[in-house]
Amino acid sequence: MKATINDVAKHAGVSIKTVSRVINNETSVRQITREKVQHAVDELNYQPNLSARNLAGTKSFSVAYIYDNPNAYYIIDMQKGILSACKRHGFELLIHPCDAKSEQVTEEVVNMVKHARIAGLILTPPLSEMPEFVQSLVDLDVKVVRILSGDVAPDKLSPCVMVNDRVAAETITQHLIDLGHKEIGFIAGDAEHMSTIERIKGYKIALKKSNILFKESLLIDGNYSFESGVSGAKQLMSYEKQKTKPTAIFSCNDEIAAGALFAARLMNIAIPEQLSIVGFENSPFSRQTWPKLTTADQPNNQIAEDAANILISQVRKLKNPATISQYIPELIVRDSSSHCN
Amino acid sequence: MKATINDVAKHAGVSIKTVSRVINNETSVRQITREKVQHAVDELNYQPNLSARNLAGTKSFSVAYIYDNPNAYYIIDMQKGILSACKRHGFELLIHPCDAKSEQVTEEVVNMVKHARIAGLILTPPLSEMPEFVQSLVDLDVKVVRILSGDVAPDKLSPCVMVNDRVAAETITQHLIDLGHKEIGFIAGDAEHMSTIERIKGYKIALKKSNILFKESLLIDGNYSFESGVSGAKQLMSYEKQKTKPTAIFSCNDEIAAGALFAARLMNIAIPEQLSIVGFENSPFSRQTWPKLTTADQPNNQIAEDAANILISQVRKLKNPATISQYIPELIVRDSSSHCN
DNA sequence: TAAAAAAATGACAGCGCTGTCAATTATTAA
DNA sequence: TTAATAATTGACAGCGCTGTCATTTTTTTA
Repeated sequence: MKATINDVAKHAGVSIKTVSRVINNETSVRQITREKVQHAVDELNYQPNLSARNLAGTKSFSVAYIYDNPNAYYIIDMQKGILSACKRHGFELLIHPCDAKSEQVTEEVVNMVKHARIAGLILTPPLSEMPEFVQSLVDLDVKVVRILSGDVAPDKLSPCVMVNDRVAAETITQHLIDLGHKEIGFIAGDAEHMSTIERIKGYKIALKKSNILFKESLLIDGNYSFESGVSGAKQLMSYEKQKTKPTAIFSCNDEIAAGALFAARLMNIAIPEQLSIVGFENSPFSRQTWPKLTTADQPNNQIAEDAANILISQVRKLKNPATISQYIPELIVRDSSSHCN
Repeated sequence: MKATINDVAKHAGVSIKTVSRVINNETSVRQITREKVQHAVDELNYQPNLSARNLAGTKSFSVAYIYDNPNAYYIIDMQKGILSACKRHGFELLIHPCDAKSEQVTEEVVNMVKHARIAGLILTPPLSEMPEFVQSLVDLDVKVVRILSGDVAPDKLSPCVMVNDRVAAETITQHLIDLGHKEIGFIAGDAEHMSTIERIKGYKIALKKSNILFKESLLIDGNYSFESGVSGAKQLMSYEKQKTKPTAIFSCNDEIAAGALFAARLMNIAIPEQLSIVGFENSPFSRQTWPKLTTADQPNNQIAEDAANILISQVRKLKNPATISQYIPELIVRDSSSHCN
């Protein structure tokens, strides 16, 4: 049968409390004792019972991932990353999909957190970008870690893992500029998303650095969808007097880019010969188009694991608390971008 | 503070054991007592503490969803369905992604099940189609429910929710036949997947029913990927002597269909005027193509909830055990299929 | 060297629930 | 009606762990 703390204690010749101290990384255990216990733990392949811990202690060993995101790939990646951190620290993960636009999200999530005795929460956009929502959760007795777009946390509500979309967008735009493009269109994602805002910022900064005038007409409003890509590209590439057509299009994500690619095909525009199109996110989407998309890679797995580590460090008050980190998505050059002719 | 079983007992004027009986739906509680307790439960908004239950009892209130599937949309749908069943029954869901092709999957999963004190497991393809793997899990003290492709369970290892891909494929093929198509190509998914096998079966049956000769040359091997759709369609539509080109293509899933659509576009074949293309699965993919795909809808959410209900019924030995069910994906006609010219 | 202070360890209660088994109450048979 | 039986309820231990606080051991100080 599975070993309990009693077995370990007996095996190591100490009290169960000492075993408890060791597995909880508490101080005031002599090195030699610690080793003895550790040895017994290994020997018996002991793993603390989560239910017992949650029941007995004031702390909890559960973290929850609350999300609302239409992008299944993103969520799956996040889950995987969080899970690996959880596994390492003996935590369990509860997942909680919800509807960010619903009136009662806050109430619902607050309720669930209260009831499930949860130690910490991980939040991703769009939930992580909703200040009142975050505030309500922080007000409970839970740690929160958010994943956000930008370079510095917008507030002190919680630790954040930042994904610097701005710099990445700058790099991607620079890539197009380096290829000789001067007329670069931009198809935006949902206007209220920080990621959209940041990516537009980066795009503008890159233009400015190369002394290319930003043209309002080249920036198309949209949302994170294939359709948006289709209509955005059509709009950009359609013939109109006194309007310059772009030689490249920066799509706010891969899905939009796929749509743009599709529209280009409809209009008999050769990619990348006549028009370069780049995406963002490096989603599986970007490899399922033809030609394959130049894009920016966000290591979502890593980001999620990082966030979970920070969360758990906080919860367990570890000595070497994982620190607040920042990621800059990396340019991945594939086949949808080339020199401007 | 949160109400405990003691509070409820006091409030109802009974012992905690009686409360326990009521919340566990045990018999031998008088109706009047049951009502008294239920009233107290409602009044105090009492929810049993999962940790305490798991610790004290021999039963567990956790179920796990073990999966390995490249299709993120599918997984997310499944999770959602399972979660709603869990919520209703006061269970918690642990998710466990894994690699079906790894040597140690079985060992790994068995280990995790043993350690986490899990009451039941839900398995989806491809894991649910691996007999030895399933056997190893059934041998443990856990209930298992599988989701499988077909009309009847292939064995007695566990209850199954069947998704009748065969009949659905027949319907979809019939749809093409009804539109006047006689030369219908088929681009297959991974050959070892039951879903592929079943869909091919359905395709063949429909042909036979309409006295259309099945042609080996129209059946293209592939896998569940966009690329497969591209190359499959190219193969089917390329010019070769003494080979008939199809006027319609049945793609084993939407991703393949999207690829086929793309290839058609490359070859300047108008969809659906010159060629009808249908998919399968009704994934978000199918709405992100242009034209939108005719496909077959699997209510994954529902299927998952169903599976979870069956599982929980088993675990809790409920009186009205959810019964084994079968789903037949429904034809959804959109814009990628039309009359044969 | 002994006394005081600090560090390390352990005894034990109790977290909220379920399982066991005994006690009580209701129902039936005699 | 009472005894026997069945149905209902409750007392209490204990699941595996942590928190509290007392005890023991080690280290430091005088």
